[in-house]
Amino acid sequence: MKIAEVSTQHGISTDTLRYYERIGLIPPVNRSESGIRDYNELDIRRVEFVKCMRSAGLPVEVLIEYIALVQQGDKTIEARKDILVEQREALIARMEQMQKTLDILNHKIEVYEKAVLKNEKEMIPVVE
Amino acid sequence: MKIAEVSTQHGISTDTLRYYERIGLIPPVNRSESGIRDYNELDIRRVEFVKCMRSAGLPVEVLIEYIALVQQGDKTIEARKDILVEQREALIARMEQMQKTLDILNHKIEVYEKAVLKNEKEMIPVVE
DNA sequence: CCTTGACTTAGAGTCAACTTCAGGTGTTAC
DNA sequence: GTAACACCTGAAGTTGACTCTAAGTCAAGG
Repeated sequence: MKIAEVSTQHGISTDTLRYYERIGLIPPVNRSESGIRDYNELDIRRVEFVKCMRSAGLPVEVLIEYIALVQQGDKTIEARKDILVEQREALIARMEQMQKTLDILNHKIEVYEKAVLKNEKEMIPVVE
Repeated sequence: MKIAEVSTQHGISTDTLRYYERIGLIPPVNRSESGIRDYNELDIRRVEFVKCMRSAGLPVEVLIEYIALVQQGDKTIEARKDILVEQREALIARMEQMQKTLDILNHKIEVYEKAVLKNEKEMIPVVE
């Protein structure tokens, strides 16, 4: 599959795909004789994986390290697992913080809704 | 309360506190005769609010707009509510994406755990 | 009186993660 | 066969959100 197709199908710009390869976020993709990238199944799964991880905020640096370990074969399985466990913890922490923020937003929105109702009749000064 | 105290108590650098004020993320803080910032209760609640919202990824720009509306009084309550509702939607979307990523991480970690067990005896090539 | 240290400002610098550019080669449509 | 377009590379530019610097004011301690 050509880079342009991968780009449109997965919503990642060709620039970003090349960038990812350059920095080692995905291993080198096979090329045609004339040097044009040809993504295979595995390449695409890797792109998807990176996209997913990045969208959740895992740092590029960590993913590069992880991918490098993958390239080194089964002897790195424990190290890889450690990275994923660490990132999972960080992810859970971020989600918990976001949940707190969500609670506060919900509360504020509720207060505003009451304020609007009141204001319609009474114009009472309220919240922030 | 002095800026240094606010900084240590809330884990935000004095630079960042001044920066927030400069860009309008918190309204101007009262000053002593000699021009030194003196944070009152309300200022601190605002700092906490901004910290919380920022930690969940709400953009500075949006928060500036929100704070500006707060300064304009009760006539902006509906507009403020709209902003919060919009940001709530965005936050929920981010959290859902993160949950997906978490599921994948959990799955991968599980597979790795099995792989480690197997490898101890059989050295079977496995996952990625 | 002088130094230490907290504070002030405007503005420059940094960082992660892209994104765009300049300059060039290869491929396809008519 | 030539125009238009997709691709290549390395490097410079951009963005959001800080973070630091330079140059200066001011109050307190020795």
